[in-house]
Amino acid sequence: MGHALEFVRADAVARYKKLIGFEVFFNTGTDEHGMKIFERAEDEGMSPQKFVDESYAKFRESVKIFGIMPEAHFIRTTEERHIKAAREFWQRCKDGKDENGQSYIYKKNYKAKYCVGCEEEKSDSELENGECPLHPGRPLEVIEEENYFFRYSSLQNKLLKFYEDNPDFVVPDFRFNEVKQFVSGGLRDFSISRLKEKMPWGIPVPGDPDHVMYVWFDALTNYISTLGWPEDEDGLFEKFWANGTPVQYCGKDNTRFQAAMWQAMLMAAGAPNSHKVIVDGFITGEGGVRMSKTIGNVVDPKDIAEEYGTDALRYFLLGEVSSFEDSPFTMERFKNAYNAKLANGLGNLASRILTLSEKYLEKCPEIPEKSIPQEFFDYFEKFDMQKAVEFAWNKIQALDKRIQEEQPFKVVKTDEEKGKEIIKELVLELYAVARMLNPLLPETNVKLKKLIRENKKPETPLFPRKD
RNA sequence: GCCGGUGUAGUUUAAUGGUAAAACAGAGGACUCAUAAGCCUCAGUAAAAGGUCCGAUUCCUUUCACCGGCACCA
Repeated sequence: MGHALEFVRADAVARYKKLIGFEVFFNTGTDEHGMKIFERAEDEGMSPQKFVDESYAKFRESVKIFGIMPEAHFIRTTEERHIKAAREFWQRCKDGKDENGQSYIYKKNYKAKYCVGCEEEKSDSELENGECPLHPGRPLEVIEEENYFFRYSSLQNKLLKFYEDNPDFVVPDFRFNEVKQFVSGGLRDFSISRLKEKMPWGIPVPGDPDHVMYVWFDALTNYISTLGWPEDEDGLFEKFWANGTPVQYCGKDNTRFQAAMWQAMLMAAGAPNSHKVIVDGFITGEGGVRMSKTIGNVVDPKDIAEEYGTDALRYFLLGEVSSFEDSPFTMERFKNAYNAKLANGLGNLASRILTLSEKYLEKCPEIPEKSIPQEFFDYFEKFDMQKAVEFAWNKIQALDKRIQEEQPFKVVKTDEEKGKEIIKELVLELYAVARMLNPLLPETNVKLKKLIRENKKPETPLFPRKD
């Protein structure tokens, strides 16, 4: 469900940008390297390549239900063009020099703590009082190996300056504060390679076949490898990254990687920084508890989309889920929102207006060029989908109220001209609502606009009530 | 442990140093164009204790509860 949230949110923003006339390059992808994938492939008894091929196929299939714009791009980190880009990126970081003339990538001895009991390396945060919590009393072995390191430390000031110059770089601001605090606290160089003999499933480090890249270093370059960097034969990188406003969407657990590490990497490689990073909260179960199979509070977005439709899923993720904080998703909440806002709200309003117009108007009235209020767009500029949805639904409510107060269904029987005039206005207002659905509920947007233009009431309800 | 944040109707959230708002859920009513939908009315709220102030939900302190960050797990 978390993935669904990010896809739908990012897609809504992309569609919004398109709607107001921007050219949009919408990218998403799959990170296909790393230890986890290697191990899971092994468990399932297949090659890593076959495993990721199958995962990718499943991923592409699952994405369909989110209503992502058809021209969206998908990059896989196992694609040749990505591997090439990641290696070139590495090379440029290595060639790049900080103010002391030191390369951003260097090799040094790396000491890892190894717990014989667990048979794995332990990070400091996993230890308690310097011991493995699972095997207290057993001393940790220190193993040394040579690794490549990224000179994160020398980019601290540059990053802070960048944040200062771009005060809205991370949305929402409290996430930005976390990042700033983290960077201000000092940056430590970190290892960006793994010994190939230990972790064979990764992109080889340029000029050193014994090492593969740390997955994050590889994965983050997808933002520009998808655009054809570095050759940039089609000029996409130039257009959408260098001269565009690249916006990245991520969950809150990804904040630091997108907003600090990736930005530092771009600086090291001498490439322009991202424009913005938008951080979503998590979707939780009832009461804010994490969704988990053991608790049994997991909801599969696929099931929702199959039963209620893609747009119903999108409605909930955009309108009922907090724009930046954690939010619960339960079937009960979903059904309530569906019936109240989609069936009784939007669907019913469309029915009542279109029934009137089909009956009393000869044809659809002339539709003006533009009819979406600026305020609606403003919410998108702030990436506040929830407010945008609320704005559209306030309009729906106002229209319901207006029908109740002006009673065109009665007026048209006593004063036909006047009644028709009201109905005409209602149809145009409904069209404005339909337009606002463009980035939010794309299927309904198309369906509703078509019905209005054809001056036809829906044959079946747009959103049938579900009890 | 350190740093930051949050605690408002049944639920999700809003505004505000001067009689607390919306949506959904609940109760009642009049209507009928509509998906027994919609509209109107009603009821209901500031974690706890102190302090500053003529006056605090809003500012400060403490307590309690919850959340986030504190890097090589991606």
